[in-house]
Amino acid sequence: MPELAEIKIMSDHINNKCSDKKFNKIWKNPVHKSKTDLSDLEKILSSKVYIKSQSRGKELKIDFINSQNSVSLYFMMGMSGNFKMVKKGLEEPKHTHLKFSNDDYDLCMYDLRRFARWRIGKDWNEERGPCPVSEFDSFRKKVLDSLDKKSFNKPIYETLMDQEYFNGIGNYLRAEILGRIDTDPRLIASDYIKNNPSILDLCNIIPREAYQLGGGRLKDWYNNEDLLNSEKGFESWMQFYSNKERCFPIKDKNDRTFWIDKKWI
DNA sequence: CGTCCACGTCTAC
DNA sequence: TAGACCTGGACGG
Repeated sequence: MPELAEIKIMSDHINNKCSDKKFNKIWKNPVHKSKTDLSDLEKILSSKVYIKSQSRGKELKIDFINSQNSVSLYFMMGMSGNFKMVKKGLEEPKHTHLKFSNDDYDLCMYDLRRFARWRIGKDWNEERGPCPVSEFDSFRKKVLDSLDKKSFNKPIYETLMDQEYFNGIGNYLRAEILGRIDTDPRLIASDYIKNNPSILDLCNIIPREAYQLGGGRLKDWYNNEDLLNSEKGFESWMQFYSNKERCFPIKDKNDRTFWIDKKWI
């Protein structure tokens, strides 16, 4: 999916486009099988509401706020989910599944593969750990306090995908983080982290770099903020993921491809 | 045509 | 720990 950097860019996009607008309508595409009850949202949208967004790892939140109260929607964006603000009359994205609207604009949530999910709630998903970018200190503490847990008794390239500890790290970020450390990523995670404590800093630095470059432009996702020169920047920045010259594709326990540096094979 | 692959979770044997 | 959930692009015969 969009990983930490891309989720943060989506959240920026929502804030940048919506800060001066109010919304009063929601539409859900009936082709989507989501069972989420949106009646609380429909209720607050009977008045005009402000929209504010925030991200935490791979979770994205939108607050709908009027003078009395607020309702929060929490999203997981799946493999291909994204947001785009569209002026009425212009073409909306293909595979739009949710729209928040007023007379002039539609904020569209579109998602080719329909893996994105949403829920109404009061807080971030407690199964997911602190954000390595926006909550670095508590992210770091939680990992260091958990090195004797089961998840850290397997190869680090597996552990890095565990969202209870590495919220926001996904398949390209793990390759870019581990590729930049000169240790075999098949080493058991607790040992790996003890030998290479800088990996925790890289869990902050690497997503931030990706964010500053405008995020990954792999298959199904691209940023809607039209960031300058971002395409070339990201492509030369990404050195390991999907790089057949330098890396060899192996499958992890979840059958996802991990791109391991050939020097370890 | 067919098979494989994709930035991710979920849930059911 | 396999599938399930989805669409569509790449590539092979």
